[in-house]
Amino acid sequence: MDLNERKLKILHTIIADFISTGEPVGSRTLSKKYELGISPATIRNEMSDLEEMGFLTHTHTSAGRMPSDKAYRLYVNNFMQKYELPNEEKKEISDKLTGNFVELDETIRHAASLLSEITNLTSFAITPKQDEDILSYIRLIPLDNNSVVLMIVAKSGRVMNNVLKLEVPYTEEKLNILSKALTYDYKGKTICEALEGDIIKNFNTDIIAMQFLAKDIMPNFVRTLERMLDVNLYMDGLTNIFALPEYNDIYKAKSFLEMLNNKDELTKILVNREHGVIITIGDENSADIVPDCSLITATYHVDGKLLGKIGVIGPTRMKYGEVTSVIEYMSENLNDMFKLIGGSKKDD
Amino acid sequence: MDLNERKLKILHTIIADFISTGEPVGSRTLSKKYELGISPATIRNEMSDLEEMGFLTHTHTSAGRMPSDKAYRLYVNNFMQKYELPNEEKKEISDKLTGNFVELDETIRHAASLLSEITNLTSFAITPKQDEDILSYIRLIPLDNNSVVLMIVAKSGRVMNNVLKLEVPYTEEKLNILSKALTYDYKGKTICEALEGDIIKNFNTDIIAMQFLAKDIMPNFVRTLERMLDVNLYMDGLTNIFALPEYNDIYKAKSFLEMLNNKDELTKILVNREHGVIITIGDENSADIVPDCSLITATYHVDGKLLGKIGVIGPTRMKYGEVTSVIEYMSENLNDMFKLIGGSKKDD
DNA sequence: TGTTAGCACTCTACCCAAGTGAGTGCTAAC
DNA sequence: GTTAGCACTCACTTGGGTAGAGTGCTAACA
Repeated sequence: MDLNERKLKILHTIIADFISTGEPVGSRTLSKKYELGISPATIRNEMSDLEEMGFLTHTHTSAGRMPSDKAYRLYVNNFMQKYELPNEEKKEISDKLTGNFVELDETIRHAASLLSEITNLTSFAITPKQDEDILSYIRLIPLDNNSVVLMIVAKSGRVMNNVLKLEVPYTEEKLNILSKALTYDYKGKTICEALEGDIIKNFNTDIIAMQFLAKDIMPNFVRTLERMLDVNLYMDGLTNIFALPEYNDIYKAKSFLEMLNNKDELTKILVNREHGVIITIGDENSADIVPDCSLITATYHVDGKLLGKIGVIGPTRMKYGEVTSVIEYMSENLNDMFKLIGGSKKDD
Repeated sequence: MDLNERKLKILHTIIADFISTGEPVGSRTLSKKYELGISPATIRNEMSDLEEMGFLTHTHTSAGRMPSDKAYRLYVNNFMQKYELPNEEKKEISDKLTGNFVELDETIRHAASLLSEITNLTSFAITPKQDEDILSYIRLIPLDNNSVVLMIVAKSGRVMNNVLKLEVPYTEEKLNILSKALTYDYKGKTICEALEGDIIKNFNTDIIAMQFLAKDIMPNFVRTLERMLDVNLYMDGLTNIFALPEYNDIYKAKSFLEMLNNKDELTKILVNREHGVIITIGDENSADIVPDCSLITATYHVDGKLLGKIGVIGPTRMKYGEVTSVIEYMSENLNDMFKLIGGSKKDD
C-alpha cells in the first residue's frame, strides 16, 4: 500500500489533533474540525489503511484512532516544524540561566528546573562526564594532627576534596613534596588516563621516609579520582504529569514516578545516549523506560569538550517541535556559558 | 465527661485497629474482633461519648469511626509502646550505615534511603546546620593565569571550594600572605561570627599592593561562607505512599508529592523543628504540610555539636511506636559515626 | 474507479433504581 | 448500667436502559 499525499495529510492531522487533545480521533470529528475536503467515509477508508500500515491504533471497535510510535517517528522525521522561540521566551531563558551563576552543578539544576517549567514536562540534566577532564593540580593540605585535605583540581574548574585521616605522621614539608610529585606525575592527564594501570604500585618516591606516607594517601587519591567520574542527575517537574489526562490512572502515575526514582538506571540511560539533539519515542526507548513515553535530550559542552546532557521525558503525545526547540536553545545557552569557565578562556 | 478506664481501652483498640487496617471501625466488628467483654451496644454508647469528647470522627452516619488527631496525640503520649528493634534489624541498620562511608552527605542520603525502606514511608534528612561550625583554615591556591581556588575548611571536616576569576594580577606569594591573613583573622570563629559585621570593609592589609587583590576576593569569601550555611535536604521513598489506600485518590497523591517538591519550604520546617525525637500529628503541623499527615523527626549530632535531622512523613495513621524506634535508633547510630569525623577525636 | 451517503452495529460512559451490608441511635427490658 | 432489638441511614454494587461517538460495509453516484 502506498503512503500517498492524502494519507500523509490525514495522518499528520490526526497526530496533531491527538497531541493537542489526548483524545482518540474519529473520522467525523476530523472532517468537521479540519478542512480536509473529503467526507468522513473517505477518511474512514484511509484510516483503515493507515491502521493496516501500522500508523494508527485502536483501543476498541467504536473508539477513535490514536497514532502509534511509528506514526510519531514519521511525524518527527518529516512533519515536525522547527519552532522559533519568541524573543521574550529566549530572553527569559538567557536571563534566568546566567542570573546568579555560582557553580556548575547549581546552574545545571537551575536549567533543569527552568526546562520543566517551560515545557510542563519532567526534566532532567546530568553533569558532564569528567572522563576527558584534565587534571591540573593536586595538593595535600595539613588540617590538624592527623588529618589532611586532598584537593584535586581539574581543568574544567571542578575541585574535589577529601579529608583523609592519616596513620603515619607527616610534616607540611613532606606533604608539599608529595603534592608536587603527584602534580608532576598527573598534570595534563585525563582522569581516565590517570586511573589506568596500578597507580598505587606505580607511584614511587625516592625518599624512603615518604613511602609510608604515600602508601597511606594513594588509595584515597584513587578513590577520589574515581568519584570525580561520577555524574550527578538532577530532575524537576516530577508532578507535572498529574496535569496530563493519561496519568489520571494512579497505577500509571505510580510506575512513572517509580521509574524516575531509580536514578542510577536513569543516569546510565542518559550517559549512554548519543550526542546532539536526540528524540526517542515509545518502544525505541530502553525497557527501563515506562511505556508510551518519549525522551528528548540535547548535549551541552563544558570547555568545548566535556559532555553533559539535558532533556525531558513525557508521554509520546508531546509537542515535539516546541519542546525540541526549547531544549536546543537551552543547550546552546549552556554551551556559551561554560565556554568561559574552567580557568581557560577560549584561546586555550 | 470522664475518660475512664473502659473508654480508654475502647479508644486504644479503635486506634490500633484503624492504624493497621485504615478502615473506619464499627462497634459490631470491634466487639467480634477483640475480646472486650462488652456488647456492641455498650461500645456504641461509649463511642458516642468519645466522639463528643473529640477523640473520634465520623464521615457519615452509617460509617464506622476513625480516630481524630487528638486521639492520636493521646495514643502517642500514653499508649505508645517503645518497640524494641529485633537484633537482626539493628544489625542491618548499623551495617548498612557504616558500610562504605565516604562523605557526610553521602551517609545522610544513605540513611534516608534506608529509613524509607524500613518504614515504607517517605523519609528525609537534612545535613547539619553549620552555623556553629568553626572555621579552621582558609587558603587561596593559584590555578592558572586568572583564576584561583578559594578553599575554606571547617572543624567538622567540611571543605568548601570556589573557583574565582580575578581581575587583578597576583602572585602565589601574595595569595599565601592573604591566605595567612584570612586564616589568622577567622580561625576559631564560627561561620556566623565570621559573617557578622561588614567583613569586606573590616578586612585590611597593610600592604597597599594587596588591597586590590583583597577587594577582588572578599566578596567571594563572603558568598562562600554564606553558602556553607546552606543545609541539604535528601528524601527517599516518595512513591511509597502509593501503597497506602488513603492515597489511591489521585488528587491526594498529587498534593502530597507537590508538597515534597517544595524543598525550600520543607527544609525550613525541618530546620525550625525542635531537637530530640519529635512527633507532630495532623493539624499540629505547619499549614504547608498536607492534611492528615504526621511527621516524626530525630536529631543527630556531628562532632557533638552541629545538628542535623532525620525523619519520616506519612499519614496520621502510622505505626508510631515502630517508626519512632527505628528513627531513634538510626539517629543514635549517626551520632556514633559522626563522633569520629571532623579532624578531632573525642578528646578534642 | 474513487468518493460518498446511509445504515446497522459496537462499545463506552452515564444515569437510575433496587438491593445489600455495615453501621448508628433509640428504646425498652434485664 | 448493660444489652437486645429494631428502625433508619448511607455508601457501594449490580443491572438495565440510553445516548453518543465511532466503525465497517454496501450501494449509489460522479
